[in-house]
Amino acid sequence: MVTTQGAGRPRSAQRRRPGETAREEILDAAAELFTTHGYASTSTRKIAEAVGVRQATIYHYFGTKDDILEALLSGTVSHTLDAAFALHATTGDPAARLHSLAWYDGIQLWNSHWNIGALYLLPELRAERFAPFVASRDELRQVYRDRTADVIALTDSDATASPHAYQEEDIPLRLVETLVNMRWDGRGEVDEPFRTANSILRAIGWRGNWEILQKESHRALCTILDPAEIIAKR
Amino acid sequence: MVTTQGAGRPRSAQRRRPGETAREEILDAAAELFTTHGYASTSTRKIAEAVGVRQATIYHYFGTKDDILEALLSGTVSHTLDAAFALHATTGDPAARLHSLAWYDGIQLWNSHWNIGALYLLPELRAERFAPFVASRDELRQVYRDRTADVIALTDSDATASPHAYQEEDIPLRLVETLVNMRWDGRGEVDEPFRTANSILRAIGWRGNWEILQKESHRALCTILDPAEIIAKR
DNA sequence: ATTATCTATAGATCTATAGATAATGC
DNA sequence: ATTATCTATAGATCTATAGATAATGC
Repeated sequence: MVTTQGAGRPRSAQRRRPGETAREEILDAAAELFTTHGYASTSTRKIAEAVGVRQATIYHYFGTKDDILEALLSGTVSHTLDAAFALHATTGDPAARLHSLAWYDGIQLWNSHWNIGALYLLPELRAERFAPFVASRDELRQVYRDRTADVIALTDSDATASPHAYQEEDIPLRLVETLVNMRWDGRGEVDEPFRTANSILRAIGWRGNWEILQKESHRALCTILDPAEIIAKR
Repeated sequence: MVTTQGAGRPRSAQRRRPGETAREEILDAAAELFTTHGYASTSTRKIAEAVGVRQATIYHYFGTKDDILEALLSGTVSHTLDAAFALHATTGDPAARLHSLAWYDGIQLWNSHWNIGALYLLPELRAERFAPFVASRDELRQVYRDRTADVIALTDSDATASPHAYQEEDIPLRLVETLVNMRWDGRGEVDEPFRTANSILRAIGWRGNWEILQKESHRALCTILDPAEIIAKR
């Protein structure tokens, strides 16, 4: 009666959410509520209110509440994994490869509409049904380790070598992950993903020409991302 | 009837939790359930079952469920803050000061009975009542920044200086925080806090004698910690 | 008398299902 | 006929309170 678009009974309230379809509206509302009030504390009723439909309508699109969480998480990481392999092909310099991977990954975490990354530590993810998601995070971790090892192999041969090289391979992803924490408490700049990518290279002991590195990384990033999304290129 | 100790009606079930007092038993059970099943998903009934008392008994010790969470969190950070200042006095070398701070902090996160640090991103902490806790985390962050700046001031004067020094001040605490993530998915070694402290010094560009640094940091740590707690020193 | 526990329950949720209704599209 | 929504509700929680009970300790 109020809003009419396509088949089906009209909604009793106005559309108020971004999203082409009702499903997308629900996902956006759920993402906001899950990240700001918590997963378990968010009832299907509250999600429905945020969308502007009745509570039962949610179940037309998702079988259970867990299905909503799963839809939110899946895609996130698998998307990043695809990008990781795409980026790998666009530059030959190992340092630029790692830089662009961290930059891209960081942009996803930093600029997504809601801070989805804060859901990665949810105890609910221990359930069997989220195993595929956890597995793809493990896969991404291995990609980071491989890319980092490539850089260290070229760097650590000089005099500054310390006995810790093998454990440094975890540092890059660990630093990227902390973007979630920074965003949680409102710290950081608009170009924080770029800064973090730089910090990562520096942290693993890379020493080289920053200008060349950043130019090459930026070029790689542009091939898979709309340049407008690369908020601050600096 | 089953268990008798001190005044009050006896419990209907055996004691089954670590903790001298009923209050401590409740806190331990709550910590386990909050970290493994989530805060909102854990009912007061489940906490009571884990302790071996009836649900209403919980309310003899805590006014609300939030009070339990608050008791769990407060102390955590304020404790670390006290230690930070104590450590500061025990060594004069800035690098060793930062190293021992990160090491100590890491040990708390890594070896606490339950992974309490995973509760730091809980949306519930946005509520007014947890503001003091969030504030002391901000304070700790500033301590890290100060200690890091001291080290960088001595290090970055050499030829390897990059234009990013000012933003490197956040790196140490960011890396310490990721111990929570590593513990969440079961990665890392028993001496992970020590390794992380080393990685931190390396990440901010410190170059010096590792043996002297670690010896001095260890000495400082022993003054405020039972040496047995420093699980793996090397 | 004081304490720590217990039993019982009110009132407010919450998830998921059943089935009605009001549109469109064939 | 199909679709997207609606209304209504069963059944299972969950938090917090009231008040009884079984110990100890003065």
